[in-house]
Amino acid sequence: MSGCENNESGTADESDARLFSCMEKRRAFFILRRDLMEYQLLFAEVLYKELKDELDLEKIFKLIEKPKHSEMGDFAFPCFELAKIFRKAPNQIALELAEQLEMPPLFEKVQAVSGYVNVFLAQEEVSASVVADVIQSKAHYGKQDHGNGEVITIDFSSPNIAKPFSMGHLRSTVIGHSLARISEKNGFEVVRINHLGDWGTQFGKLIAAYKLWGDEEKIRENPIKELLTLYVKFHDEAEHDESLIDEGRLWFKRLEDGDQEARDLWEWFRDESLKKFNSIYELLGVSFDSTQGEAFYNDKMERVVQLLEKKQLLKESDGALVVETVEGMPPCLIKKKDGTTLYATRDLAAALYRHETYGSERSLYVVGNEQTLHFKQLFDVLEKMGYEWSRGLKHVPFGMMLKDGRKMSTRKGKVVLLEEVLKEAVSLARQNIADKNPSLAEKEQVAYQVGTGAVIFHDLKNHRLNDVEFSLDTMLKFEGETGPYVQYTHARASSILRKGSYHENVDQLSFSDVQSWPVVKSLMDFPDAVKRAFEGNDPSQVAKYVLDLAKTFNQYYGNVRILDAVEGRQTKLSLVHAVQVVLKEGLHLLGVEAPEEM
RNA sequence: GUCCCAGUAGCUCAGCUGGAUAGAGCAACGCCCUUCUAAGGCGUCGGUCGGGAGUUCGAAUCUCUCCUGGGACGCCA
Repeated sequence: MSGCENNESGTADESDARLFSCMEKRRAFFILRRDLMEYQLLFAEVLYKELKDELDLEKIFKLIEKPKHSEMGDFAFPCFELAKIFRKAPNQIALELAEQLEMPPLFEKVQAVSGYVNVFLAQEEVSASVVADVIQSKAHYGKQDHGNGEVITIDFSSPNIAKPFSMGHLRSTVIGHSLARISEKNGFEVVRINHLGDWGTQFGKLIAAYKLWGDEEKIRENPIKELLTLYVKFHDEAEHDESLIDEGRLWFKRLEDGDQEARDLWEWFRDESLKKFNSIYELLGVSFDSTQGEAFYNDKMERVVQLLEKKQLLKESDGALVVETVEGMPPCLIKKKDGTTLYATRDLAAALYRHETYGSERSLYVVGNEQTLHFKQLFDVLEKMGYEWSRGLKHVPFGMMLKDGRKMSTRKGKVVLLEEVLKEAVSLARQNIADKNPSLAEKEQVAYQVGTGAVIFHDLKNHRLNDVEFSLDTMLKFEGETGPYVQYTHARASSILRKGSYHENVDQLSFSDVQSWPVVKSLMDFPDAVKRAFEGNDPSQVAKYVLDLAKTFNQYYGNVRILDAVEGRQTKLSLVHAVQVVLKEGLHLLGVEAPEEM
């Protein structure tokens, strides 16, 4: 729309610069879409007129900040840096600037306060414009075009087959799913990849364990649970019988060589696991474009090994094949001494395959923090192989789910099952509905939406790198800064629109009340939250945003009788509608549903 | 031992590309449902921003150092 698309990838700084030049061009149209950044640019321009000898426009733009308190206005320009240049006191400079500035039409007040030039937007006009924009754009409000349709692959969830879907996997699943939606909102085309952990020595171990102690009947009845029992037993026994480990390696060797018995068992374990996983994905509303796991690359690894050889990167070390990485980092293991492959080998093959198949210049790997070294090595090897596109690969790490302050371990059987937690959450939501809204129509559906919403939101609201101590009580809180709180706010807004027999009409909006301004300001902030979330690969930006909007709206709701309004009822309902639209879209970006009643 | 991440209110966290009195939620206590869904709103209480030094007009934010917790460190993934 603005004719300033740009498909270069780059750092946040470059992207800031792009956004900036994009907005500069858009200025010619005056304002087509109104978000906070564009008003900030207008303010920067009038400052630039006065300061062009001292500072450039971009510098001014970056210096402008949001005042901490709303009484101080909508934007503030600090004059402390100018003090050196003008050799004057900051508040003197601020006073003079405030005097000289010629403010554009949508700004109505300038004030110099203790070294800052504070400006106030014309609330009535800006409010009408923003609300109209939201209502006309609907779910597209906040859409960014800087992705320009570029393909980005996102590797997430990636559970290990034959193991239960634990709370640990929830993190990757939920973060990845949200990042996928956020990326789309930023104009990218997303390929969602579930890189199943369906290959590796662990399956040799599992097959070995099955051959020793397995009971086919029992496994058919309760596959995942029985397989886990076998896996745990294997590790217990291996503590005092090291030959078991060799036995496991041997079975993996057979598996990788195509041994029929190993293959059949492996396939059986895999199928059973997938059935279970799919039911969980359905519950969470998560889907994938590809579920090709590690095994898929089994026949694509020899090529990688040959490429490495051709580029003379392979070295032998204690009988294994490795690639030396940058100094200070341990080498990357490509093949074990028994000739079988490793995690890194498969990831290399996968990276090549994805780039060739999807034409992606960017890829995200949503994988736990503890694998940081692995990804550093992986990316380094690809760079050494001479692939330019390796610069577009990015590990998106996240903190661990802890139990009693420690990492949960599958091997020791200390896991919390996601399924149990979701079941618990849904039943609590059901209970709440029975207590608070027994006449609700779609009770069961809403209980699912609220229960899963609570669990998902709880995971996303804090920065992904924080470790989270598992606590059912905290996760199932429905009050305060929670998913259900936001959903509740959305339901309230929806309810008002129903009762007020609202009809969409943005022609005659007239905002004369002071209470609506904070709500409008929050609405204007959404596009920037979308952008921040993408740049930092950080869904919590959206979660925090949505909480802020919900809170601001609830304050409005508490102070203003919307349905009783004699004057400006249509305007108030339009504001409610705009809030409803943005809350729903914000929740959508997090993978959380927004029921209209609850 | 080396490298990485973290340490902000009793608890969980925002704020971190330096800026105006450090903000929320939970917990505790007190108000507000004959009025649009009380899964809500309002108020009170609560902080040596891990310690120390440095850079700066200005530091929770940047640098150094120390302390504490966690993670990673070749044949697991």
